[in-house]
Amino acid sequence: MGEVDSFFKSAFSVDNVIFGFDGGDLKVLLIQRGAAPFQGKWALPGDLVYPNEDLDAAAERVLAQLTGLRGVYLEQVKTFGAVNRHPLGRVITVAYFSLVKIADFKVAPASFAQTAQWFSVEKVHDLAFDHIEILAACRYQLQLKAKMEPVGFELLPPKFTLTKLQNLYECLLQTKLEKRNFRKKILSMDILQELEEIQEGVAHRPARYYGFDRERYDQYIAEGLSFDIREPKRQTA
Amino acid sequence: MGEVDSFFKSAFSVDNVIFGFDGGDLKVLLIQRGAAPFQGKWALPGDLVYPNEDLDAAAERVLAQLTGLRGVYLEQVKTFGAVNRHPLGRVITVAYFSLVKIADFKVAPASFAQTAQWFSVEKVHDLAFDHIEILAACRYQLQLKAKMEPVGFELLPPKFTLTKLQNLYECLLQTKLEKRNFRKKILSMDILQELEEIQEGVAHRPARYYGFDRERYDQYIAEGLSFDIREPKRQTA
DNA sequence: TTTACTTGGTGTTACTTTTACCCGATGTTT
DNA sequence: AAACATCGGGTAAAAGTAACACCAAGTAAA
Repeated sequence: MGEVDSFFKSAFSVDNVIFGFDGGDLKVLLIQRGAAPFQGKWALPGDLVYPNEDLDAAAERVLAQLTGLRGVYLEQVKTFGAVNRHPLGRVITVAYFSLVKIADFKVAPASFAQTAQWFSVEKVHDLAFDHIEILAACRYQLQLKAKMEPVGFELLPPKFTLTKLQNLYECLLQTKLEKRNFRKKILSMDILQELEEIQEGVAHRPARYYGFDRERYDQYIAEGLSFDIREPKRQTA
Repeated sequence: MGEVDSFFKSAFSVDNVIFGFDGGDLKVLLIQRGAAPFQGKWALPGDLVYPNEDLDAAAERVLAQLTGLRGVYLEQVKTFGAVNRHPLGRVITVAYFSLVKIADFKVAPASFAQTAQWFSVEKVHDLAFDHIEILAACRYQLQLKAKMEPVGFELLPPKFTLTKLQNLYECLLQTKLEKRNFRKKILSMDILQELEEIQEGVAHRPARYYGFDRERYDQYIAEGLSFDIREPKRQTA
């Protein structure tokens, strides 16, 4: 057995990059580590995978423990397995990202994380372990995905204005988009539902609210068309 | 220790989907298992990751053991970790795919695999473990990647005709492409080198050979342009 | 040597999509 | 009522994509 045993002296974990959008910036939810190693440092929420737990289930559990949310968008991204990435032993970690609506929950004050807090993704530069690398991979994957599938709506409240939607995509794609062209494109897909409600209490002409209509989207796809928002080839100078 | 120990009763492996192209079909290199479980069944080449071995290194090792090749295109795709995916214990596996030129090697006759053989990807329906699922994920990822980056050339010999290149992309994208438009598009990128050599011994007008020119490609990218071969929206009826 | 056969290789046109661009409308605040 | 701020829409020019047909160059067979 001895030989084989050494293969079983390793553990795996999941780390979950939880993205949110506050209307201006793309945010990521980080926790402050309460124990060694990297005590006091900010890190991605994550945990070891239980022996009888599927990977996806572990990622969902981490998310639920921190936010109380279930059934939100979750996607596996990449596995990080450098020999020395964890100081205490061989731990490979499977990175996931999830997309949540920031308003849907308050960060659990008394969970396994002493402190949890939203950070603007661009302002995060230093994290425990190799988490900065994990964050970058998930950020990139999100960007890819956002161009091809309507995952953006997972980050928005059920009712949003077209300007907010555009702001979101500008964050996700890291580029400016031209207002009229963006509206034309998104409306031409006919996957949004125009709501009766309009903005209130703003010091200017109030905007109409829209909602994402999953049924219409499915129909759009069934017609062989595809969701496709991309950065313009030539930017406006 | 007992509690923590149970987290270390697991192992990880890599599985490598090795793709090749024979001019007509997209192929995958499979091995026939010599030991239980799934003895005699065809499977993806893979192995447990050594305790002090990085994940990528393990994938490279598996490839080298089977083919003798080093330094070929290799990409991590996804990790499979269902609790019962391996009958002998908890083993999660990290799936990779690699792209090789079939002519570059003979399948090693005396490696850890008793038998190894190329199969047309479409004809593979039944594999050991969850390998069919892994194959599908890698196939899909390859298709995605082939549209956005010039990975196709990894599957072709250094000299190829435009028709062969088109055949390859038709396989990868699983669609027919229009000859003149395909040539126009690929040539307009100016990333191919037109060689002096032309076909010999064919019973028709001989075609010119081309080679992929990495330098020109880098320059193309540096200009802010991007490789982009995609399936047409409306197929020719 | 002529003819048939097979694949190689190219240019133009119609159409669709994308880009770039501006101003009146509608509300609030002072 | 005037100033302000965002909403929301159409059009023209440019680029890109799709569709299409024929001659060229070689071999093989009659």
